[in-house]
Amino acid sequence: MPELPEVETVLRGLEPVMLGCLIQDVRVRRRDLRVAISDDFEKNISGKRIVQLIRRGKYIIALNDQGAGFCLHLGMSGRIKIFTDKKSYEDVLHDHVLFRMENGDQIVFHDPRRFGMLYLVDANWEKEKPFSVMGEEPLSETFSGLALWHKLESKKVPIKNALLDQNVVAGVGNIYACEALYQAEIHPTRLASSIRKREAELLVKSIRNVLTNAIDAGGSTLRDHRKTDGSMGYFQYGFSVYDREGKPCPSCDCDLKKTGGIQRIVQSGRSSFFCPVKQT
DNA sequence: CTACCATCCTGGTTGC
DNA sequence: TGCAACCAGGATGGTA
Repeated sequence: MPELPEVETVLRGLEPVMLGCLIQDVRVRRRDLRVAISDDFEKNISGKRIVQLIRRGKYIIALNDQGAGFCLHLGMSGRIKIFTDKKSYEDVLHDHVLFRMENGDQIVFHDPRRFGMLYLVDANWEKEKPFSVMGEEPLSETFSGLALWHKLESKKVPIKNALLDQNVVAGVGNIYACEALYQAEIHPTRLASSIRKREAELLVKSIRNVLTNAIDAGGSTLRDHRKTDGSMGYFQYGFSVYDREGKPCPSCDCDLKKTGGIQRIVQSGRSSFFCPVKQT
């Protein structure tokens, strides 16, 4: 589920209850996530203070003053729930990991599909996979059209697939790849290597724009994504193409009966949505 | 090295 | 209404 804006939303919700706070104890109720939670996870995390919370792509990294800590990925259906009041935490199906903080706050990792990941990292984490090979942060200053163009230059895959590749650019998933391509007016089946420099520039602007707007909206809630307080994001109401097959393109005034509106195709098993008139 | 595919898992929606 | 098939925001490891 969660792409960069959803993960960023979760990170921001996590900050007030985790940053600078001491983890008193951790309870793991199910270890068999996408990658099994190691047996020494609880021991390594408990009694330590989190002094740094970082988002990198779709990952959240929580570090202590030694620069080590743990890494969280929400997979497709992962959520973080926070209980700050005194009322007792309610045991819900798929609540796999519970962090109890020094002040009594509870932080819960909930993940029905168990595609999520939670694992220990050492101070060298940035130099190890997946971070060592991950593409740039799309919202960083250094992410430029030229940089993206160089990444795409040698890729013999459709541009849509290239954008989903975390080693090309970090954090973009299916929704925002579709939306960014729409804004940049690039057809999803175009070969990545065929993207020209000025198109790459436009694509960078579009990616930044759509991600920023989505973060401002608290992400997109299709099914699972929730902010840490349980409320929904609302960027799904701002989609131009995603999940809008047969609906009119928001910006072209052509006849819906002639164009058929937004089209859906499948690329590498994933739906792509696009406007056949605007995107070429 | 690159690209494609199946797979991990549950739950909600769709169609018969 | 009931049930089966299909679909979903992601990452990875194997294979070609």
